[in-house]
Amino acid sequence: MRRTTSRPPEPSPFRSLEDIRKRHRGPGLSAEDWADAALWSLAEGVEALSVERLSRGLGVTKGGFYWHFKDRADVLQAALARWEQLATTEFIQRLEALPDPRQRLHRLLALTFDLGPHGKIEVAIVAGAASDPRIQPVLARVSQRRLDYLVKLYRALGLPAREARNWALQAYSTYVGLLHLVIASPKTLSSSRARADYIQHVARTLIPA
Amino acid sequence: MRRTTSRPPEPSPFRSLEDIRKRHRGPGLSAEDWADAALWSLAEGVEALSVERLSRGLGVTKGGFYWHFKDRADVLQAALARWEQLATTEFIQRLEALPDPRQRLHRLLALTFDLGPHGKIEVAIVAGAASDPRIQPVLARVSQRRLDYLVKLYRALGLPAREARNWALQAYSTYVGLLHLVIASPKTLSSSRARADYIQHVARTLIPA
DNA sequence: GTATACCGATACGGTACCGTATAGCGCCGG
DNA sequence: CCGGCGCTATACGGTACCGTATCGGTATAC
Repeated sequence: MRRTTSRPPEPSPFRSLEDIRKRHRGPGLSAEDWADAALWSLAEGVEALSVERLSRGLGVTKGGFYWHFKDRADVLQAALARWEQLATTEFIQRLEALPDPRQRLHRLLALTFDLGPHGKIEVAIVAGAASDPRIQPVLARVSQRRLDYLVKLYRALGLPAREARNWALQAYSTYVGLLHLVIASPKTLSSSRARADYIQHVARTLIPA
Repeated sequence: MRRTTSRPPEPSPFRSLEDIRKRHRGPGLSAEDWADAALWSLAEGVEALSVERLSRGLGVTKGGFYWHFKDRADVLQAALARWEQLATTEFIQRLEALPDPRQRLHRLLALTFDLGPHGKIEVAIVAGAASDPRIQPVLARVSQRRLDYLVKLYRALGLPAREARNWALQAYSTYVGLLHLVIASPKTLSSSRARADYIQHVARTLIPA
């Protein structure tokens, strides 16, 4: 372990394990490589993030791991930090690309359905927070930032503070609940017809005036 | 392991560990005692359900465990079956105690907030289902039965099938999302004033006509 | 071309589980 | 009062982790 850092400028979000392994056939693995792999691993549950499992997934032994990280908790923190970034700033930036607040709410629902690993990671983190107190503050910050953003969004629609807060809570709950539902019972909304129908319904009820 | 069964008629749902331990100072532990304890343990995550941890929690060694159950998977199945019962039949029965469909929707929201261990267990199971394929079908059945019930409920309000389905999906998503939120960021809705306000808001938007 | 930074392989002792085996105890029926 | 039934204690071998240590190789950097 030696805590120097970072080779090149900035890699893309959610590099696949294949990409990381390929890069391996050049130099070696960087701290970010390990952290990204750890983020993937989180989709299988927080407990599933183990040093040796991670190493096997990357096709190496754990030898190099402890060069970059102090211990398992260290890489978990790094992965959570990465997730926090993706789940707040990038989440919001994607929505901000759209000009109209109403369009943004639509987009928010749409993002729920094309969940890549993001949904599983989120569920795993929520569950992990229940048993690991070090995860809780990260999750609390993420929820708070998302809610704050939604409140701002509803205020942009012209709602007073109290109302905006309630709508934001409901919109966020709907988002998270849908996330769950897609995981819990995927075939419930498997038909694209039913999905489109449902999205339309939610959009209608979730946008006040 | 010997798979005989059950001593008395029917214990109450969610006996505490203390109750189970007390009973222990009489005969010994029954299969239901173990399964109930396992259900509690699920709140700490599916991975946290281990035979030896369970035994320690009950103040005995694991000796007796394998008298009742084949292996860890066996008791997990039993605990999940118990949860399935609580999460569907009993969940619905509690709501059915109320005469008016509108009151039932109110009650559904109220039940979300006074979550005992139920919320944590649910989140743990959803997360577990993502990594353990044996959990998935149980969870899918539970979601489906709840949704079916909600559809029935909305139809009782006079809605046509398609609409009822959409409202049911949304109501359920809101319920689950709120469950998450209470766990993820407890202080967000800690004030009873904010909670009442929010419940009222949801009730208003979630009941169509 | 040699030092040093960067990283991987291997081996070790330790912990927490798993599932099995077997022996011990209290209690209740005969 | 005693034999088995119901359950527990103890002990064992095996697996999967953890974190540490050490040694190896390779790629720059000088």
